[in-house]
Amino acid sequence: MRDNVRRNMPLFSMGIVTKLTELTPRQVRYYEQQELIQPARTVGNQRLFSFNDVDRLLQIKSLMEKGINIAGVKEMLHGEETADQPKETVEVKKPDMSDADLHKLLKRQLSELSARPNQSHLIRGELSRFFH
DNA sequence: CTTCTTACA
DNA sequence: TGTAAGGA
Repeated sequence: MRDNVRRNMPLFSMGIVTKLTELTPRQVRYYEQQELIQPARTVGNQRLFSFNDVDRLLQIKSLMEKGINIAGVKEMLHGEETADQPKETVEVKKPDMSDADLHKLLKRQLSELSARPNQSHLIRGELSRFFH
C-alpha cells in the first residue's frame, strides 16, 4: 500500500525524462506550467520527476497524439493527484531493502537508457514492471 | 555539459 | 512549439 512513495519518489532528471517520454524539454516544462505534473526540485532548482510524473507525461503524450488539447487532457487527468499527500503512517526507520534494491535497479536501468541511443515506445511497459 | 527562466520569432 | 539569451 505504500507503493506510492516509490511512484512519487523524485529521481529523474529532465534529460532522462525527455528520452523516456520522447517529449521535448519545452513540452515537459509547459505541461508542468499547465499543472498537469508537479515535479519536485533540487536545491539548485533542477526538476526531479517521479515515476508517476513520467507515467503521466506518457499519458499526456498519448492523449495529445489523439488530437486532444491541453484543456481536454487536464479534464481527463485531473483528480489523479501526482503529489504524495502527507500520510500519517510513516513507520519510518524500517530498513526497506526492497526499496533500496529497487532504487538501485531503477538507477542502473536509467543509466543504460540514457547512456546509449535509445528508442522508447515499450519503455512504459518496461518501467511498469517495477510496480506490478 | 545540462538545466533553468524569460521572452520573442 | 522552437529557440536565443544569460545565469547556475
